[in-house]
Amino acid sequence: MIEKPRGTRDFLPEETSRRRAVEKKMRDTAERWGYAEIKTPTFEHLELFTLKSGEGIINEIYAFEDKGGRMLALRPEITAPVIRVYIHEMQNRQKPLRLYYFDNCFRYERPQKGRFREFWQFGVELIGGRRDLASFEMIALSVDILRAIGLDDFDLHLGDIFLLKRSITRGNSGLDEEKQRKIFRLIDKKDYNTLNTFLKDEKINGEDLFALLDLKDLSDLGDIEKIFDPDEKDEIEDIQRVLDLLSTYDIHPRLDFSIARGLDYYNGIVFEIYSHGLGAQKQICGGGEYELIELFGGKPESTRGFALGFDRIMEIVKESERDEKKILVVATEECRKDAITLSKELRKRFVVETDLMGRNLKAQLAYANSVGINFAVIVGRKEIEDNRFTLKNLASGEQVYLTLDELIETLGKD
RNA sequence: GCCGAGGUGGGGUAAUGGCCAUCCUGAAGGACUGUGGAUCCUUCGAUCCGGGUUCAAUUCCCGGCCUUGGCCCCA
Repeated sequence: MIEKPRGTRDFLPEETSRRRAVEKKMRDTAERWGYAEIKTPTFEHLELFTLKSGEGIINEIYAFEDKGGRMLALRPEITAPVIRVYIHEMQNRQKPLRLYYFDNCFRYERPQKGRFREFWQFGVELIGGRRDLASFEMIALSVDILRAIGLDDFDLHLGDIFLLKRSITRGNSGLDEEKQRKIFRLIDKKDYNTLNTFLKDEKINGEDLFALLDLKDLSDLGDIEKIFDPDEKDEIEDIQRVLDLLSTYDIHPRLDFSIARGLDYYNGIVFEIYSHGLGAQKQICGGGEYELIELFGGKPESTRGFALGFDRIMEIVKESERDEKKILVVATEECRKDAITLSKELRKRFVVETDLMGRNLKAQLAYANSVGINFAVIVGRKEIEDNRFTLKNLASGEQVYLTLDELIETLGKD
C-alpha cells in the first residue's frame, strides 16, 4: 500500500464539504469589500522566496532542480508571488489594488497540531492607500472574515514595527543589523530576561524599548507620545486613527509592541490574531504593512496584507455543512428507463440519484435512508400508467401521489 | 533537527510467544420479487514496513515509516 506523504492530508467528502463552505464565506466577505481573486503558480523560482526571506529558509522549503537546471520551489507562501505579479503586470493600475488569494502552500517542517507540510492560506494584499485608512481596512477585513465564519473567540493584537525599531535605534546610534535582529527575535519570543541581559552586556539603552513593550491598552496611547515626543508624531497619530476607525466595527485590539513578525521588510502597523484551543499553534492570522516592492525592484508603494491559516481555522470553526435537499428516484426493474427519464427532468433543479446497484425497491429505500436522502420518488408500473409519481418524505414517512408538475412544485418548496 | 506517546479489518476496539486473532460498527447479499429505519442469517475485511531473538513473533529487541503532544522554527 502506498501511503500519502508525511504532513499531507486526504480530505474525505464530508470534510471537503465543510472546508468549501468556510472557504466560500471567506471569499464572499473579501469580495464584498471589493477584493478580487488572484492566482499564481504552485511553484516559482526559488530565488523569489530567498530574496524575501533569506537563504536560511531553504531548509524549510520544498526546493528542487528541474530538468532544465532551474532551481524551483513549491510556494511556501503567496505574498511574494503576488508582489512579483504586481511588479510585472499591474504597477500602472489605479490604486488601491485589492487582491485576495486562497491556495495551498508547502513547507518542509515537522508536522504537528495545526501544522502540515501542505496547508492552505487565505490571504489579502492591499497595494496603495493612505497608511491609516489602509491599515484599518486590513484589520477590519480580517476580523470581518473571522466573524463571517462564526468565530468570535479570539485575541487581536496590534503592534508597530516602525516604532519598535525606532525605540532601539533612537538612543543607540550605530547599532548594527545583526544585533538588531537578535533583539527582535528575543522580543518576539517574549524572552525579556535574556533581552535585558543582552542589552546590558552590549551597553544598549533599552529604556524606550521596555517602556514601549509595557504598553497594553488604548489608554496607554498617551504614554507612547511621551516616549517618542515629538519625533514620531505621524506614526502615533496613525495608530490612533486606526483604532478610532476600528471602533466603528466594534473592534478593539490590544496594543502589543512585542509583535516583531521576524522579518526586516515589515515596517509600520502589524497585527496578529490568536485563537484558543490550538495548542502551540494558536496564531490564526498575521499581517501588517511591509516594504517588499522595492526589494523586488518595483516602484515604492505603500502595501500591506494578511494571511489566515485556513487549516487551523478549520480545527476550531463550528460545523457548517450546508444541507442540500437530496432525492433518490426509486424504480422497479421494469421502470428503470422511466426513472432515468424522470431524473433527467428533476436534475434541472435538484440533486438526484438513481439506483446503480440493481437493487429491489425495498433495498433502494433502505439505501436512501442510510445515506441521508431526503425524498424518494417511486416509479413503477402503476405510476407510469397513471402518469403520476409517488413522492415519499423519508423523514416523516408521508407519501403523496403527484403529476410531474406537482412533484417539481412540491420539491421546490422551502 | 531534538524529547515523549503511539500504530490490530473502512471506523472503533479486545487479546495473545503457538490453536480459526475478540467484539461493536460498516459494507454486500438474503429471510422479504411495490415501500426505508427493527430483528435474524450469510459473506467480506486487520496485527505499518524491514531486520533480529526463537522450534515458533501480531506479541520481545533494533531500525525505518507514519500519526500524535511539546521544543526549535514559523515567511
